[in-house]
This record gives sequence, structure tokens and C-alpha cells, in this order.
Amino acid sequence: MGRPIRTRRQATLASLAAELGVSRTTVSNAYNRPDQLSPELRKRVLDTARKLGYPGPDPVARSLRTRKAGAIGLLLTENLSYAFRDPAALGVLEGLALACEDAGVGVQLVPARPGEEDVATVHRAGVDGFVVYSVPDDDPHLNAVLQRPVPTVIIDQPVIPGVDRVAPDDAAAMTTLGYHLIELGHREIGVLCMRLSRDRNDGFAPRDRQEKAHYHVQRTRLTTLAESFEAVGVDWSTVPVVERFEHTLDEGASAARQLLDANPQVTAIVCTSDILALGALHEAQRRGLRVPADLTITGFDGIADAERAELTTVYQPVREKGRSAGNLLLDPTRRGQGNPVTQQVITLETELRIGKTSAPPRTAEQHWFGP
Amino acid sequence: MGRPIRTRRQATLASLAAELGVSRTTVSNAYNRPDQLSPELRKRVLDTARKLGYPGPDPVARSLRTRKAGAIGLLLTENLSYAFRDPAALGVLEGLALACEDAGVGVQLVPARPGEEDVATVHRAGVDGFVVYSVPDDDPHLNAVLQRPVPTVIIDQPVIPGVDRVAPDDAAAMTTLGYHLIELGHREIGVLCMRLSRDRNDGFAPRDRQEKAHYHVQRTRLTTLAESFEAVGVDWSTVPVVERFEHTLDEGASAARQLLDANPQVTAIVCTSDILALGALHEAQRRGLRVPADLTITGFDGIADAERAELTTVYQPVREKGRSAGNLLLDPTRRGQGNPVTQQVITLETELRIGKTSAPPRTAEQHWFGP
DNA sequence: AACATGTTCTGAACCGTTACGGTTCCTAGT
DNA sequence: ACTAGGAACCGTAACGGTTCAGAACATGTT
Repeated sequence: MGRPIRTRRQATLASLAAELGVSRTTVSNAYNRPDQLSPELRKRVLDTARKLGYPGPDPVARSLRTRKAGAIGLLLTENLSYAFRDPAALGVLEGLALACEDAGVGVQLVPARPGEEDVATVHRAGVDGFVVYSVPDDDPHLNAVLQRPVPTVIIDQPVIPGVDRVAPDDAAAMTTLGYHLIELGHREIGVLCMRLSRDRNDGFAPRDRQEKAHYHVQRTRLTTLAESFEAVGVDWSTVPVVERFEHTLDEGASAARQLLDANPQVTAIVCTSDILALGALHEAQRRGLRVPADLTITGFDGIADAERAELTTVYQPVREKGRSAGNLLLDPTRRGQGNPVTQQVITLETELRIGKTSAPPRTAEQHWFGP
Repeated sequence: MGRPIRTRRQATLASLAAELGVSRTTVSNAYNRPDQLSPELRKRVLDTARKLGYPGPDPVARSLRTRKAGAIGLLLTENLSYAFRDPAALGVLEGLALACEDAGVGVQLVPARPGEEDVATVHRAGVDGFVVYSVPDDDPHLNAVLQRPVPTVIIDQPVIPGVDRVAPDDAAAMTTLGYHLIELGHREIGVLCMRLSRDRNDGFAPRDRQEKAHYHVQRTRLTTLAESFEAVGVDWSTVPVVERFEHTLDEGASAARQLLDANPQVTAIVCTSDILALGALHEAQRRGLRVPADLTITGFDGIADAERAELTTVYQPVREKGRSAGNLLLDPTRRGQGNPVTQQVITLETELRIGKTSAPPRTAEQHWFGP
């Protein structure tokens, strides 16, 4: 059948109305409120529209008038290749997409390169709200979003007054994990973490760098872990923390290698993500270390592969993060003109999942806390 | 610092101009063409804007005027949970997102539920073009997209006259794979495939169903494989084809079980995706079958996990599919007002990757074609 | 002094639609 | 015959910008 030839730019609602000898309102109603006009006229309108090649009301013009874009923007200042490969990030995206799909609203990936200072793309995005995920605390794009007069939800970011937020209690989760290791008897630990800042640093991260990390999640996990171990007398300055810019299995393995080469005494490697932990697992295997007999390895996130590997890790409901954020943004009962818009802060539950990669250190006696 | 209080709806470009005592043009220029006004005035405009809480030109109004939405729509009529879990689909999404990011253009996931007949979401999406991927041939959403007066690129869909298309040569690839098996000597094969239609059918798919499949890719792979084997005298009606609606490892395993339970004589299982093949691999292992000694298993797509498993499969450049589609859509040299818009059909190269899951059948003699 | 050139700013048209508040007309009730 | 009431349709005013062709004025050239 083939589509009608694309005559150059014509056929608007107005021209269609003129052709039909009816008002623009009527044509508009034919599309948007069928009950407002007789079925015969409606049919005539639609038929003529087809004849003239009128594709129906222009979405942008409609959005301008109705003040609804029908989409929300997702800002993640990351290399997309990262976002699309990290199962945790994907979970968030999936959850968000599902929530939006339920509401018939689109999700727009707003282009925002990590290094890019130009925030025009944020200003140009025709969306009814934003979800911000996984951006450094000081990212200019985030500021640009907050400038926009639309609702915003941040995920896994530090609290911003007046801005809705969804996040698990990373601190509590990491504390629980830390005490799990402490109870097992580990005192000589090492840490693998993801990038702490926009500047690349593949190697050991001194304490100063840990505390000044621009990535809130990483910072929280590290400092909380530090507190737990300092509480039992470990001097955190002596704990090796290896950072990796890229977040892949291979980098996890190489980080573990770097850590173990320099610190063969460690009995446990705490990783701030499952990916890194799985990489570390490979490296342990390569070295002929038995896990958990010779070395304990823990992850964070609770991705599917971790479960398969029976990794000791902290599970967090990534899909729920995305979904909650979407629901928060789209909830029509909020932001009704009357009610005062109150900030919502949703904290999601996490769960320590003890797998088969954590056990007491080989040489250490158990440190019991109970009777 | 906290954001300025959101006074209810005010501060437009016009009101700002009035406040300043300049024309709207000047304010517009302050944002879009700094060279068109003196630096002092520009600063005054921007300062006043900040003071008044004017967030800058409204994106939708701008889009209406400039006729550029700054985003392209992605239509994939699938459960999003599927799209976000299938590495092949993700690759396409990633490639598309990268191409768009390069151009500073957003990617909007257009909500389109599989069963949903309401195509309003397609009509309401404010986008400059569409990419359509992985939808059944007769999907109403696809028609709605074609109705829209914007450029469209389809990926892995049957050719539509006048519509740009990106796809690998599935037929050629499957033929190559088929002959690989034929040369190895396999004559008793079984097949695992993904959903063939919107109606769920977890089980054997008769030939009729294969040929009438609404999913072009699956249909092509099956019918091409059939042709290859018929060419060497195999009666395709006797070849068991097991279909699965969901596309997971577990379903792959269960499909393999169903296939082998009913047809223990098969020496090779051809799967139309790597995921299914990896699932089948698990099932083979569970049964104590050695692969490839006892059973040959092949996949399709060439995802990372397949490579890790050294699966014999057909590699296709999924990222390139997305990227090409994006570039096609965004290429400014095309669609210049003068030049005639010619249909582009891009065919991507595939590559048979022979891994360690294919070998001659145990009992059969080799069927050599060469000397 | 006349003229060309450039900078800075403006007026008016236009983008395509929907919201709002009518008006007109027909029918049924009294 | 008169009117209330609903169905069907319409006119006008936004919605918030961008753009183009100049106007106004200052500066340099001959």
C-alpha cells in the first residue's frame, strides 16, 4: 500500500478545518474528545485528514498547550557503555521504565557526557520531570536539572533539601556487612572500589581521596566500612583500598591482583560492587587461593551473577529504586495544585546475603561476641 | 543555597523582557545568540532572569518553533523486562544511545505494551524520528509510527518500501551455520526458538506456525535453516522445533529438556539465540551429555556469555545495528530540503564463530563435500 | 559632507495546538 | 406556543518561543 507521499509541510489542524469548513476546535475534538461531536462529522474529519495526509495533532504543539510532554528525563552522567553493562544500573532503568510504561509516559535518556560542561541538553529536554541517577555530587548537569521548573527525583545521591530522593540505606547495609566480617574474625582486610572521582586513578586510594570522593555511594560505603573496623581497633589508614575507573570483571581481577601483590596478608577483600567481587574471585582462582578457606570475598548489590556464584553480598532492590522514583514523579495525587509539595525521601531495605565466599580467616581464632 | 521558591507559574521570556524594558528578541538572543547583543546587556538579562527565577526558554515552545524536538523515539513492542535482559537488545539500545549522544540528541523509550491496541503514545511522542526494533510484523504501533511525518529506521524488520532499514543478513548467516552442521554430518537435528507470535505457545511449533511467525527474525532463521537441511534431503516436517515465549536461560533449559525427552535421537540442537543455547547447555550438562561429543549445540547473536562459554554461534554486531540506525536518522546530509530522500538499506556482516560446542555426531560417519 | 559598514536592538509574524466560555439548534415537556 | 436542557459546534485567547527584515545609531572612508 505504501505511505502517502510526503508533500512538503502542510496539512495542519487549521488547514484541515478550513478545508472542511468547520472550526479548529471541532477538528481537535475529533481527535481528542469524540463525544463532543457527531459520529458522522467525526468520520468526515478523519477521512478528510487521511485524504490530505494530515497525521493528527502535532505532539509538540499539543504539549505546549497542555503543558504535558508525556515523558520524563533520565539523567545519568556516565558513559552509556557503563550504564548499559552494569546490572545494577540496568535494574534501575528497568524499574523506571516499567513505572513509566504503566503510566503511558516515555523515558528519555538525556545525553550528558561525563566531562561535558555544556548543559544545554538538559535545558532542551522536553520532559515533565527528571530522575537523576549515579552522577557525581558536583555535576553541572545535576544543577541544570534542579534549575528546571519540573519535579525531580534523585536516586543514590546525597540528600538535597526539597528534592525527592530514593535510596537504600547504604550505610546500614555496609555496617552489617562489616560486622559480619568482624564477627568472622577478619582484621586484615583490603577493599576494592569503583571510581571515586571524575579523574582517573587506577590504584590505591588514600584515605583523603576516599573521604573526598565525588560519588556519594562509593564514599558512603567506604567511610561506613572504615567506621565499623575502626570500632574494633583497626587503623583504617593501614587498610589498602584499590580503586578502579572502569567497572568490569577484568578490572576487578586486576585490582585484586594489585591488592594481593602488595598486601598478601589480607584475609578478606571487601568490594563495593558485585562486579568487582566477581572479578576478584577470578583472580583468587588464578592464584590458587581457595575461597572462602584462604580468602574471603564480598560484594555489593546482589546482581544475578552474584547469586549464581553464591557470593556473600548485600542485596539491594535495584528495580524498586527505579520504580519508586518513577512512581514518585508520576503520582498525580501529589503536586495537585492545592496541597503543599512535601519532600519525599524513600529508603529501601537491603539484605545481607551470606553466600559461600565468606568464612573465618584461616589462621585467626574466632572472635565471638556472644556467649 | 537551596533553589529559589517555585512561585507559581510566571517568568516567561516575555515577562522578563517587559521587566527589562527590552524586546523578547533580545532576551531570546541572550540565550541563543550571545553575539547578537552587547555583553553588558546580556549579563543584565541573565542576572535579571536569575532574580526572577526564569529558568530559560521553555524547551517545548522552542521545539514548536524550531521544529526540532531534540530526541528520537525508540519503539520496541516488548515487555521491557525482556528488552533489558536480552544482551542483544541491550546492545542495540547501547549503540543507538551512543550515536544519539554524539549528536546531543536524546533517546525516548516510547511506551508501547505488546498487547496494547492504543497507539496514542506513539502519536504523542515529541520526537524527530523513530527507530523501530523487535516488533511483530503486524504491530499496530509500527503502523502508527509510519503514519508520523518523521524519518524512521527499522531494525531487524521485514523491508518496507521507502523506509530505511538496518539488519544483518540473517538468512545468509543461518545458511552458513546450517552448512557447518551439515558438513559435520548432522542430519538429526532439533531446534529451539523464541516466541513466534504474540500468542503464547511453549512447546513444539509445527511448520505452519514457523512459516506464519509474526517475528521476522525468528521466521527467517527457521525457514532458512529448513531450506539448508531440505537441500541435503532432510524432511523438515520431522524436525522438532520447540518454542518458548520467555527468553531466559531457564526456558532454554526447559525447552531443551522437552526436545530431548521427545527426540533422544537428535545429534544437534540449533538455537535461534545464545540465551536459549546456553540454557540448553545447562540441560545437556544436567543429563550428563558431553558437549560436543554427545550433542552439538549452537546459538545465535554472539553475546559475551556465549563467547565465554565458547559456544558455536553466529556473531552479529548488535551495537553497530543501533549505531547505524541512529546515524541514519541523524545524518544531516540526508533529508536536506533539495535532495531526494532515497531509502537506505544497510546490511551488516555476521560471522560464524565455531566454538567448542559443535563437532561431528558420535555415531555418524563424516559427510565430506571436499576431496 | 556623503556614503558605506557594522553593531545593537526591535516589531511583527509565525509555530500548531487546546482551553475556555460561549452560541445555535433541536427536541421533549407542559 | 413557550421554554428548559442537552447536543453539537465555534471564536478567541492563550501556550512560550524563534526568526527575519529592518531601524537606529555609531564609526570609518573618501
